[in-house]
Amino acid sequence: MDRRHEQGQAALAAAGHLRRMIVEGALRPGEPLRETKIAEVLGVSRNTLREAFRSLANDGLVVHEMNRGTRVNQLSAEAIREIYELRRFIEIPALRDGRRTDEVVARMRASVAAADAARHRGEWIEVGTADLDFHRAIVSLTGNSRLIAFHEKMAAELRLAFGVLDPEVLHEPFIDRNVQIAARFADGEAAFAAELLADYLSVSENLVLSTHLTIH
Amino acid sequence: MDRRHEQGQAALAAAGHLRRMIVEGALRPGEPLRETKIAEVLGVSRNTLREAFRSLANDGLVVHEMNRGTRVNQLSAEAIREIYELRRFIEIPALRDGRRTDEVVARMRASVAAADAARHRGEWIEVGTADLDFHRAIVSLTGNSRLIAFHEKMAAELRLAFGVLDPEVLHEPFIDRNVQIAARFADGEAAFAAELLADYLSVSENLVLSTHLTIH
DNA sequence: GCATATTTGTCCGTATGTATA
DNA sequence: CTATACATACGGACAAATATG
Repeated sequence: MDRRHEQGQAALAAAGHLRRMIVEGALRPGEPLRETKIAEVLGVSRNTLREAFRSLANDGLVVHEMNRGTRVNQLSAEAIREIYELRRFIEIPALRDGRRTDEVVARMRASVAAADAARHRGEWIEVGTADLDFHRAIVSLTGNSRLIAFHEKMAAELRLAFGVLDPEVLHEPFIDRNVQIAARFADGEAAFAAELLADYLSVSENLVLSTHLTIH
Repeated sequence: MDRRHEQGQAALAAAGHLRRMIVEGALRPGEPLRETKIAEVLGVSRNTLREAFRSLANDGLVVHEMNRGTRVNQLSAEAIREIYELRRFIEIPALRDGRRTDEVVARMRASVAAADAARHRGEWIEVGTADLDFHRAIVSLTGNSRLIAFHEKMAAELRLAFGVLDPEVLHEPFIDRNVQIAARFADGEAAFAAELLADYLSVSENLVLSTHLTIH
């Protein structure tokens, strides 16, 4: 049996594989991605791999330079500041002014529960995933699919910075903050929840930036 | 003569060519883009054309469905509402709170002058381009490159809806509005300029939506 | 500054899966 | 159901740009 097409989309599978390797830190920021080598490892042709690269470049996980190839994106301190500025700009009004629904409240609770469970297992990558899902739930309050996609792309980009930092130090302090935010929002105290969220983002930005600066 | 490599970047050139045809209405929303045929017309291989399609899909100008190919994107009324909601969310605070610089003021004046000149020549596509450039200048006040790129992508997407409408009716009324907004902002009356901008966006949205609905 | 090796950019031919008349 | 058109994917080839010694 020919399994090449059983997933239906070789480029998508390759992109997913690379995405996971980047998020987990197996491929480090700045590392060049050689087409021939990676195509061989993933078992796809160079043409297919180049399509996967396009998809990842679209998400900001890799950057492509003409005639110089593709490499894992490396966030500058300025880029990190930009992303947090936009997270504030998007998430705080979304939480403060968004229409509360049972569906979103349930999704928030599920995310914080998943983060807490992953903490006890010591799986910090999973904690990070659950954390981002919590904040995606906040943005989903806007109901604007383009804004949701934009925020999701930035969140994925931010994980590039997380990848080189100590995941426990980075994520552990924020689980309880998310619990508080979710509880306040569920109780109808959206304005107070938004203030807690503003605190979260400030502290998180300073932590990521300070650690980022000491490394580079 | 072999013209295949003389431009250095066939995929980029092909994407630019298709982008222009879509914006000018030569390719209409919903129209399927056959790989073999278009590759032949543009004089590039199918591999190269597929890379160009990825780039256009990234910008929201075309949509790709698995095993069903690529077609020119067709904006729904809901999509148009989403885009205007985000234009308000982004442009109004940018104009109201942005730091005024001579550079941006000059860029605004250049844009409205270009729009006015194109009006007298009857070149409405050019008017549309100048109009969008004016609003890009507003967003550039934020200094956030990611926000600027996001806004630009939405503006390009919006031109899909413009393409099937009467360009004179669509653009003519807004040239003078931009003149007023630019003048107020240059005079330091940012808050008033922002109110005029809010008016602009409301009227524009209603015009595009009403014409869109009567057509579809 | 030059010659060489590596890598990317692009094209072609072909086989196979998928959708549709 | 079959036939046809089309998209998906592979592998090989060569040109052009870049990196290396």
